[in-house]
Amino acid sequence: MADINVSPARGRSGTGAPGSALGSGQGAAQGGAADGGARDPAYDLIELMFFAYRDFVGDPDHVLERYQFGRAHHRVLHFVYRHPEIRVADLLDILKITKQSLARVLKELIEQGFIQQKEGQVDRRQRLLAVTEKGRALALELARLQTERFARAIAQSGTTRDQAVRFLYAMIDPESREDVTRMITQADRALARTKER
Amino acid sequence: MADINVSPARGRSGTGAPGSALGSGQGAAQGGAADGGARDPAYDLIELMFFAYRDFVGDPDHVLERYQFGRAHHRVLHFVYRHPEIRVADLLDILKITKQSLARVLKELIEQGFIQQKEGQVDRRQRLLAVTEKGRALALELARLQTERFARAIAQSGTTRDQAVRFLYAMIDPESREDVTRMITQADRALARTKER
DNA sequence: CGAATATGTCAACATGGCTGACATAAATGT
DNA sequence: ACATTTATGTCAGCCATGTTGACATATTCG
Repeated sequence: MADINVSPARGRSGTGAPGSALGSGQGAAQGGAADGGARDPAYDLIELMFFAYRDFVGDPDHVLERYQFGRAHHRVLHFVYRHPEIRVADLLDILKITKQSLARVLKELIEQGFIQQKEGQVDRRQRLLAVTEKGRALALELARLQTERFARAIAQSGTTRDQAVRFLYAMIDPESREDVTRMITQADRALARTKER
Repeated sequence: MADINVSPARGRSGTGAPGSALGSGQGAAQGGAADGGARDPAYDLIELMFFAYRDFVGDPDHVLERYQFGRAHHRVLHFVYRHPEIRVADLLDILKITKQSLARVLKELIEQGFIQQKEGQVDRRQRLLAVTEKGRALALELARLQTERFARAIAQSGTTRDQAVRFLYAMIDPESREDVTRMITQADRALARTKER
């Protein structure tokens, strides 16, 4: 990022004391909830979120380059891994994209042997999606990278895992929270079932 | 998102007790740092981050539609607002995009009167960028939306603002942290200077 | 004065969204 | 049994936003 400053007064501070220069306030009216809804913009949080997310998806991005895959492929692979035998319609519902968009990346993931399709047993119109062993390996590799990042962040920031979960959960639109929770716990169960076989 | 389940056993739980069903573990080896680097993937955190960010940028997205602007415009507007009189080269450095990409959105922001350019005083090759009053208003509106989300999330999750800052900070690549910190504090100062005039 | 720098611009291309239209097979309802 | 609905796929084209490469202009600097 170099330095945005025009002036030469660039001070190398410490090598990264966690949260070092980011003190908890850029002025006055902040913590109190008694202001009339006109609180100061939280630029630090906004920008930290921006950069945190950039790096969070950056790890996988680098790995995916090896296969000429992009983020779209990552999302598909991830959710198919998490929901073995998922129907196309349900995957679309999670990703909130059109089937035409999905088709493009899905095609490549299937051609390169990361995902496979099988006909539904009960409803033969359905094409149930699941990862192959190769797909599982890649999905796991990517998840591990992101997990490591979370582990480091939690340890270094002195928060608990639980707090991180609750904070991120509370960042989600209230209307979606239930759906997200249900989706996560359900996937956990489905995945556990897959393992124990 | 409807429901991914094929089976009909969909249980409406509570209306959203914060973190309700998201207990702190999907099995065994988790909290301890004593495992050999092969900890279980933190799918809950990964997916929560995904949805949290989606909604975090969703708020601005909706507002920006009014002007036929996208996220690219938002980023440019935001960072120009935060760094009055920024040079084009420095803006490119923050955004990490090419000047051709920047040119497109910048052109529209200037045409519609959200950003203005002026020739550098010391170096007349430079075109210093700054928001207009109209641009300031929009940037503030968007920042407020995101600030509200953070405020709610912090309050509802029972974390402190400081913990949120430290957590997000620790999610950033160590090599970038210093740069980000410097950028944020510097922008805070520059913005404060603008105000006090 | 010549080289380096700051910026802009033209052209072409990639990725990953989108809409609309239409095809096919299987399930479902009357 | 047949008509309708559902699940999925596919063709064609558009849009937003990123990329590379090449080149033009003005200004500063050694």
